[in-house]
Amino acid sequence: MEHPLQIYNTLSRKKETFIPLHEPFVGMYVCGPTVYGDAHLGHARPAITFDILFRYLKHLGYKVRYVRNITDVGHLEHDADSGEDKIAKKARLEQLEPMEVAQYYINRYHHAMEALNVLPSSIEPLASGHIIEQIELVKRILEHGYAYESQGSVYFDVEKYNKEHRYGILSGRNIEEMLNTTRALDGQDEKRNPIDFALWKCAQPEHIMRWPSPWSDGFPGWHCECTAMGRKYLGERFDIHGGGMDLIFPHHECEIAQAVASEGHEMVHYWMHNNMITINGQKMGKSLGNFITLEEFFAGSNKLLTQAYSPMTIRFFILQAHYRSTVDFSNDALQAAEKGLARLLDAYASLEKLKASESSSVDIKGLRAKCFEAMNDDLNTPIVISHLFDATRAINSVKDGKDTISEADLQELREVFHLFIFDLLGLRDEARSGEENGSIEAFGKAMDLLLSIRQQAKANKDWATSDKIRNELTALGFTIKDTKEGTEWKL
RNA sequence: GGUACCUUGGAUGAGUGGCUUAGUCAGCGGUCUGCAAAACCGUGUACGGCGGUUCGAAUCCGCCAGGUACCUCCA
Repeated sequence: MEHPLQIYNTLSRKKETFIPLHEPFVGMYVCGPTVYGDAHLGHARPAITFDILFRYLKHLGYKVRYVRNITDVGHLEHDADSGEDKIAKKARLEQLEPMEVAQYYINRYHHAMEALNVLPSSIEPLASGHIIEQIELVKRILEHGYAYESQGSVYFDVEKYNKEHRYGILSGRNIEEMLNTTRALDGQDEKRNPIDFALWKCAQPEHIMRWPSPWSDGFPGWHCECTAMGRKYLGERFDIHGGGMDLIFPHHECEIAQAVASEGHEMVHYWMHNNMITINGQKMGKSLGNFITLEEFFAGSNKLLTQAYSPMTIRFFILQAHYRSTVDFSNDALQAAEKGLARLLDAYASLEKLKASESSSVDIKGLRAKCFEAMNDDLNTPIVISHLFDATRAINSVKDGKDTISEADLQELREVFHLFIFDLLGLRDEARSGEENGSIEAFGKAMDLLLSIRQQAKANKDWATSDKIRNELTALGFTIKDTKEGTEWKL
């Protein structure tokens, strides 16, 4: 399976040729959402980024197992809080079962991901369903002497680990600096060192999400789940681990330490991180008041939005930037994406109607290769899209009768457009989908009837009637275009 | 304060030593059209500042300025 796919490895800070450990199998693990709130624009970025990778690896012929977890326990509000984790806290506020809260947001997350045409992962494990595996992980680390028990909790001994291995290898930090910059927090007295992190936390009496363990009734530390579940489903060594850049430290750094401390070696071959989405140059955060959920985007129901944006506009907008660049949200940028996407999809739709000629006056050779080249260059989707736009100009030119295209070239364009737009970039034509539906077919015929009446009026130079039909249809949300071959319409 | 990264034309966003004025959106001029819309053609010559390396730098190095993220719940 020869191909030159290059991916940027955060660990080495450069692009590397992707070579799977056990060809043709590929294992990839991506940190999924913490389900204590609605999915927002920030969740869309990693989901779409790694959806592209998942689709592309499968297209290259690999058998991919894609694991994306759901964090429903373990993320602490504070380093040493009262023993209450996020989900439990929310549950108390809303007087619900913690698992009910988690399930509610899991369902909503799935709904948003489906709208964005993000494929389901192969396995979607819940942290709460893998407490036993996490306890086993903690036991191994204790056995190897890289952790210690303190008042029912277990902490990772970072200083000891750092003597034999390098803690900070992923994030580029060193332990001395961290010692000076780590904040003094409550409950530090349980730890030998402020930079030690929790592997198991003893639950306070009021903490309702708790499990028995050899050390106490409690819950696992917030980095354990990914190490335990990654190992369980992908093995002791696997290919790709992904997530947002904000997870590099401490989350992924700690995962590496846990893996090495428990098994003696790193688990992950390629670390991949997507960049953040900013709003007016600022990161999106609940505390900053610039927080927009995906549902609000789809409905246009947020003060910062001047209109609703379809899921595919969001997806296209994200794909127009490289995944390792920050992307700045604005209404202008999203409107530009909306128009650009419509232009691309219109071009694809017109490929169906285009008539072939003896020969081509347009040059579409190399389009397929150029698109693959861009994908192979660390998933450079903006370049793929720019190549598709180049072809769009050629298509429109043929449509205008200014250029010609051969049957073979036409077929090639159809294939390449379909492959990249729908299969690999995962876009959907929302405006045109469902045309097979019976009622929509009848609706289309009614439109044709209306337009033929207008056509007759035009033939009689009855502009008043023809403009009236067009204006009223426009008011209803239709776009009417007169072309040489007749009138086109679109909702 | 420490660490990592970024700074490209009106907006967005690729490019990483010369051979792209990438692409999209917006603007302007034109073609087409009964008028529109769409489309097509043409068009603005950008690379934070200063210095260095080089025959040559937006692209490499240094300094400065500005910004972002992480170090604390967050993709």
